[in-house]
Formats: sequence, structure tokens, C-alpha cells
Amino acid sequence: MPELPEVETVVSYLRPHLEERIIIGFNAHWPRVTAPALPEDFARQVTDRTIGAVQRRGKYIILDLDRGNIHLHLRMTGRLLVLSPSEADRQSHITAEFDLSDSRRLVFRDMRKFGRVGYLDDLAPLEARLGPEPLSPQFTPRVFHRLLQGRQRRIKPLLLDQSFIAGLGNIYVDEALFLARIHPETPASRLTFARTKVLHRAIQDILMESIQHSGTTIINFQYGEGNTGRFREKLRVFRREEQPCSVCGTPLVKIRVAQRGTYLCPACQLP
DNA sequence: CAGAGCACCTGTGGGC
DNA sequence: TGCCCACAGGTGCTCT
Repeated sequence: MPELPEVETVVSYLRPHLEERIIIGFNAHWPRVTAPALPEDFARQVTDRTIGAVQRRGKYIILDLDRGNIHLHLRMTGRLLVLSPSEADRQSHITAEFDLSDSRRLVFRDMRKFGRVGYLDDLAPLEARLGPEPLSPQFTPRVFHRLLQGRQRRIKPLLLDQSFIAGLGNIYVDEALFLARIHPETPASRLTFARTKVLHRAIQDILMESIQHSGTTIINFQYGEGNTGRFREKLRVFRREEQPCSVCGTPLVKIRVAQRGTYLCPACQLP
């Protein structure tokens, strides 16, 4: 479900509810939610810890603790809610709950049960598996171009690879490639510096615009008390096959790239 | 290194 | 109405 803008939206919602609270208990309703750790081990590591900053890194939500960090990943259908116990008890598909010192609960709901939570003393192992943040000042067109050089992969699967760049998913890759007029199967190393600059700009624009609209709700994404992202109506290609291209009017097409549904304008987007 | 296939899960929508 | 299949915002593993 969530990509960078949706995770950022969730973090903004969670922050005022979690900062300065103490975790007084943890309960896994679905034991694998803490995989590969066991729920009892995770519970021991986080119980009685105070939550400091609430942050995002790629698609991970990071809760800084007075010692160590909790990382949460929503995968496809995960949601995080801060509720009173009576409200929490009414939720379906709960995979885990944290009891907080203000007698509220952080509830992890996840229909498909792909979402995970874990504890790390040090974020280095997580950091090692993630590429740069696309909205960070260090991510410049020149850095991006250097990263692309020598990569024989097609640009779409490469942009989906979290160790190459962190936070992009199926929606925003398709949208950014459309804005940049780049065919998703273009070999990465073929992109000139000029086209790389355009793509860099497209990625940043699409992410910032979506964050402003609290992300995109296709099916499941919600934050807080059932709010949905408003960016869906701004999507130019994603899930719009057969509709006219907003630039040239050619019907948009859906193809499959690296096993993922991929939407593009066959006239505008060039290899 | 690149890519395909499959696994992990549940729900929804389309076709018959 | 009911059944079966494909598909879904993600990621990680194995095998070629």
C-alpha cells in the first residue's frame, strides 16, 4: 500500500500521539508480525522504553526510543492507529498492539499480514539496505546520474529497488517516468545527464505534491480516523489504461514490467 | 549482476 | 448466486 508520501502522512499523524509516551506493554495478535524475532523477545526489548522522535526512512516508520529503535513497515495493507482501548477492541485485522502510558494503544491493523515490526539497538543494518532519500539535499541530479551509470537494469525495476533509492513504489515510479517521458524499460545506463535531471525533478515534484495531498488512496490507504489520501485524482497514468494521455491524447496502456502492472503513454514515453 | 518465479496473506472484482 | 482466476500500493528468497 504505502509508498513514501503515504508513510510520511502516517508519520505526521502518529507523531503528536506517540512522542514522550512510554510503552508499557506489547501484544502480538499475529505472531509473525515481529518476524524474524519472536514476539516475547521484541516485547522485552521495547517494554518500559520512552518514545522520542517519530521519523520516516524510506518506507519504514522509525520510533526512536531512549535506548534503541522500533521500525515498522506497512507493506501492502498495514495501518497504524492510536486509539482508546475500547476503540481498539472494535478494530478488525489487528496484528499487534502497543499499550502506551497515556492509556491509549498504538494499533497495527493489517488485512494481508505482510507488515512487520522490529527492534534494533542501532539502525546501521537497516541503513545499509537502503539507498538515498529522494527528497534529501544530498540526492542531487549529479549523484543520481552517477548511481545510474553502469546499471544494466531497466529503469523501473531499478527505481523500485529500495537499496538503489528508498521510498518509491509502483504508483510514483510510473507517475515520475511519465512526467519525465521515459519508457519504464529503458536501460538505466542509457539515460543521459539531461534526461536524468528531468527524471530527478519529476521524482521530487511527484513526491512533494503527493505529500501535500496526504498521499494516494487506491483501495486501502487510510490514516488517523479513516482519512484518505487525496492524490488519486492527480494521478496521470497509474490505473488509467485506455484513458487518453493528458499530454497527447493517445490511449494509455498497461504492460507488465518485472511482474508489476505498469502504466504508460506509448507515444510520450521513449526508450 | 539481472530477471523470472514464487512465497507470504486476504479481499475484491470480472467472467462464465 | 456461486465458483475460479487474476490481481493488488511490497519485499525477500531461490534458481537460471
